[in-house]
Amino acid sequence: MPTAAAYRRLKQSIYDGSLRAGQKLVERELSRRLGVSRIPLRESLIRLEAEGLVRSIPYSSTFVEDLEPVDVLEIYSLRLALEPMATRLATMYGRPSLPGRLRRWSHKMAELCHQGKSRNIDQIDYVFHHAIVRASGHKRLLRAYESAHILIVGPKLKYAHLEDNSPGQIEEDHLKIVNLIEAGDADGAERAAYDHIAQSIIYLEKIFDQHTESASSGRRGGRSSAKNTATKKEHP
Amino acid sequence: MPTAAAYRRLKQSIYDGSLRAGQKLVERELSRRLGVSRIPLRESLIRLEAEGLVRSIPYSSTFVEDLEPVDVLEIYSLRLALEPMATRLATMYGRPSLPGRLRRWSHKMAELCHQGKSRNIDQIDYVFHHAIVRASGHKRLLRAYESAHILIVGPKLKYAHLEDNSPGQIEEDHLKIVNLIEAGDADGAERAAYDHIAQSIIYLEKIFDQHTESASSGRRGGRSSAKNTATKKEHP
DNA sequence: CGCGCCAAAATGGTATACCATTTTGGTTGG
DNA sequence: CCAACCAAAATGGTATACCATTTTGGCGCG
Repeated sequence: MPTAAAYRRLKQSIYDGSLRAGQKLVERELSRRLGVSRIPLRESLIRLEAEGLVRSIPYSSTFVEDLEPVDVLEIYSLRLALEPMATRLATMYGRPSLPGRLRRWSHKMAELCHQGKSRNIDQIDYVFHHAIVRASGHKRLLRAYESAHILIVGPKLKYAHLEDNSPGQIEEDHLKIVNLIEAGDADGAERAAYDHIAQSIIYLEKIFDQHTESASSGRRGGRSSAKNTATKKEHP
Repeated sequence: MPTAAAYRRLKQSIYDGSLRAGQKLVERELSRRLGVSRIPLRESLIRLEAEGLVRSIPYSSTFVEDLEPVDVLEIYSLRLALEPMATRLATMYGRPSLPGRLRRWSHKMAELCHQGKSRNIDQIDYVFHHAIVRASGHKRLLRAYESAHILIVGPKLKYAHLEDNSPGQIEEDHLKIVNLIEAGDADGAERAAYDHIAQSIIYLEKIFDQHTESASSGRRGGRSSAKNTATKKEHP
């Protein structure tokens, strides 16, 4: 079990929630469980810390990063900054096979929705958007996008999906983006990507407000949830 | 010499060019030169790799990342995606003391320019922009901004500064941004930030074109230099 | 002379052992 | 009974030694 494998397993465990948010990660124990020594485990943790998935306190311990609703909104507002440009670049410089692949993922996602398998929807949705960002050919934009850790949002929303009419809307948005990419309409595709993510943010805010007002009222998440959204009135 | 210090020294050495781009980093040698063992050195290198400053090839070696002109343009187009939103957020949620601090940095930069000390201009300019992004309160936006490694561009432009009328323009742009932040004009500040960076990109492209057409003509940097710029026709 | 193969050197990867610091729990004095 | 302090356990940090893989250089065979 080399260091790369340990890193992947840890990352996956954080994504799927088997390493819960806030959990203390003891090096000796983890290394034993993964069958490696402390050195490769530490190197994995350092990499994860650089990516923002864990937080290390010197001579104390490292913990799985705990995401508040405001953090989820931060992640999505970062997408709002990155993905429109990525979509523009993908439209201008992406390979001709891109629209076909994107359509296949859209259909796959629609299938899973109709089968009620909402468990993997997040991941398919991520693959769709990730493919666009990759197709942009912008290495640093891709890096920033991947280090946003969009997939970590899934476990935070187990209580969501209350009104699952959204999959239809998502499917529609995705197809619109694909069509504009295929048509070479960079402006339109960029704007469609922006609108799509902005819509997701509105959806998330609704869920969080709904969830926090029914819970304890004085939590800090209340007003600040709207803070970092940075939703401009309109895009272009 | 703990690991944190080794990390900082390595990072600084890459920024200021004493570790040159493309240079091979041998672990035993570096660890001896820094007075630490290989373990903390390796952990520093891993962190630097996660940040994109070095590239590691398993069982071979790690190298200082080498930036082509197209990479510099990538960095700046990433700024184009991030800083306008950051400026908007800083305008909306930044502390009232922000404009004062920004003005001080602007004046400092103007001083250095008039003294001909163009060596440190990049760093002061970075402090100015970095302060805005920090003031946005958006942790992930700040992280993405810092991992763009803007300061690494400096050593790549030693041959630039051919027409140093730009400092005046930069000063003017900065003051315009500060005034709009102070006035609470989020839209205006966002757009001013966008225009400022877009102007820098045009400036860089001019330098690179000028430099590459005088050198070997068939290099891959030629056309692709305009690729990842993603300069929209206009911003909002 | 050159091509390929093998051995040795160089170099990154990992396990172990030990050090430094923090945390914890109990003991003692007030 | 409480507080302060000290010792011991837990845990992260680092040095050393060794293993795995790659690279290199030279030797021999064609």
